[in-house]
Amino acid sequence: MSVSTENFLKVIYMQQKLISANIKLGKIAAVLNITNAAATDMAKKLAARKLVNYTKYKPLTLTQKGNEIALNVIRKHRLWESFLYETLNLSLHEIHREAEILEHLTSDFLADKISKYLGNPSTDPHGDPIPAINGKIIPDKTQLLLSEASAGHNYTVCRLSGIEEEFFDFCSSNHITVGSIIWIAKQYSVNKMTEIKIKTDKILLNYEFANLIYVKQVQNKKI
Amino acid sequence: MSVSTENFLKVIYMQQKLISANIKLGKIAAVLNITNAAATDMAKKLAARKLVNYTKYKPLTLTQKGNEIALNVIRKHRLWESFLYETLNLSLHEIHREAEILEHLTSDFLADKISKYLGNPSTDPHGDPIPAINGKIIPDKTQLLLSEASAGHNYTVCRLSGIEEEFFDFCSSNHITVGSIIWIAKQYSVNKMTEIKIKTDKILLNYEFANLIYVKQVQNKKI
DNA sequence: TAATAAATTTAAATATACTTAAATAATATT
DNA sequence: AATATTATTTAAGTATATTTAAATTTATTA
Repeated sequence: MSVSTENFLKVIYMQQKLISANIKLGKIAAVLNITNAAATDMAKKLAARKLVNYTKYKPLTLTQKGNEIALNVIRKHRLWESFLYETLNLSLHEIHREAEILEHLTSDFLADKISKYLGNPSTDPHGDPIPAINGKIIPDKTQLLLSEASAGHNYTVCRLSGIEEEFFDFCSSNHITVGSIIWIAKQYSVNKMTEIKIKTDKILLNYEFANLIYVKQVQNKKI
Repeated sequence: MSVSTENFLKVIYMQQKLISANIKLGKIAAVLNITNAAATDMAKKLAARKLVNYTKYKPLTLTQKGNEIALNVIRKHRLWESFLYETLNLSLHEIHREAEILEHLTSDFLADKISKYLGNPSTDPHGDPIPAINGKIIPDKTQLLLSEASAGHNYTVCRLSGIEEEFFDFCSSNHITVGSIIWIAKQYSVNKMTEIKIKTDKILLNYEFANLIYVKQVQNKKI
């Protein structure tokens, strides 16, 4: 399985989870920074290998096999992130950058060793779930998107699912980290913004950012 | 720098060190498991990039730049080996297999982090020296090849420089490990064999094997 | 040294992963 | 609905890293 193939499948998987909608070739091409023509080419080849379902001009979906490969790569990515963070003390955006490369050249054998070394963690340092060897992801049903949280309550941040440095910079400079507690001041229904209070700061988040942050309600505890 | 390029340069470097003689394309092709035609092709391309010195039908040598790249890859290889051995407890031949892949996809940044984490080690678990960031290898002048050791003396094994699993299997099943002490019984000048005694075992090593094992004389100590 | 064997190089082809430019289809706008 | 815009696909071409088969050079040996 080449690096290009793995990345192609991974993008489809991630976009599917993120926007849970039709994945068009243009989007994939944009994320991978290749031309639409190259993406079309790849889609055809992967369809021939039964890794994606593809019909001309229609959105792409992963086959069972394609899904498994994507999850296997994501597992390795998140295990590396955990390892680099825990053991080598790299920062949150450094681990992403390095894992993005290492994920493709890691044997299942080594991934297992890393997993065992870390005590088979279920989430990585961003709070993203780590798929098991069999590809299973155990979803935490109690988590919800910040954009869907109710105003007037306290929540714990449990997942920062962005990948861009800009996102992590924003989060860390505003004390939004996995584990920090935030108060939802208001949900603006028209422009879809979320106003939160963290420590003494009032922050207004746009819909895109609020959709990258997962939270969990704090049970009636004063902070 | 592609994986193919890095491996090509690495083979030249390693063979040069190993047999300190003319490196012919056929040898490189055999080690890399590619055809002679592919090796010729690569030699031309790398010569154009000033990484190797190449004249038709003549042996290959590395340029200064080619040497640097080879040493950088070898540094990453040996740092990974050390890390995987120390931290994840992989075996001596497992670390080689995994490092062989990881070496090509490791940023200088990550290599440095690994080096610092390990306390900037000067040798890997096989006893092979780890080049510094600037490419410098500090040679241990007191080490010599087992094939050059003098009969009637005790030596400490300080380096097992083979790469094949068979070699490591042979060593470990005969208690030849880095740090173990051996007695040189006899050097056979005609067939170039070395007879050693380790613990209670007498072992006759052929020239090839004895040339992969580095030792250091033990100062007048009874064992 | 001439013949033979072995190694190396060249030439022609292939697969992968792209690119640019043009054609075509789908979507949005007036 | 016709037109304009946008997205997608096709076609042709490129770079890298290979292959096989044939040609050539170098090395060996009788």
